[in-house]
Amino acid sequence: MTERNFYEQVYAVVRRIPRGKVTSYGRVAKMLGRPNAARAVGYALSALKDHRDQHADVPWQRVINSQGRISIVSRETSAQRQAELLRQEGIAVSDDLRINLDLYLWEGLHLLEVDDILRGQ
DNA sequence: TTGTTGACCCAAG
DNA sequence: TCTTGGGCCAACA
Repeated sequence: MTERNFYEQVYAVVRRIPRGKVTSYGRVAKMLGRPNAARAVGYALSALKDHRDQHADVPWQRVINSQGRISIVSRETSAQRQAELLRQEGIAVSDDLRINLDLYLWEGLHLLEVDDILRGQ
């Protein structure tokens, strides 16, 4: 399952995050079988904003860091906008951009399920 | 091939 | 809770 572009693998997993839930970059990386590729996941999502037309269905806002915070730093995509999107889904985001992972964390998929998804697309 | 750059993670202090 | 330092990975020049 490493034949497909890394970007596409990331997007495929992120698309499976249910509404009202969040997960972390590191968790997405683990689902792809690359436990230490968290930075690469962030890189993939940052590239997303440049191709918003093709991947408008990817809920990038549901991916935050492992501390349950939005530490995004970008002129095109502000942390405040991400917080706003999450609140629209019913997720409580505090003023300092914190999210209670005990309530909203999406445990994610197992490796086999991810494999099925990637193969099926 | 090498070096740099991120929307990161984690352990220490 | 916050800051540092080391580690990892993929894209790009």
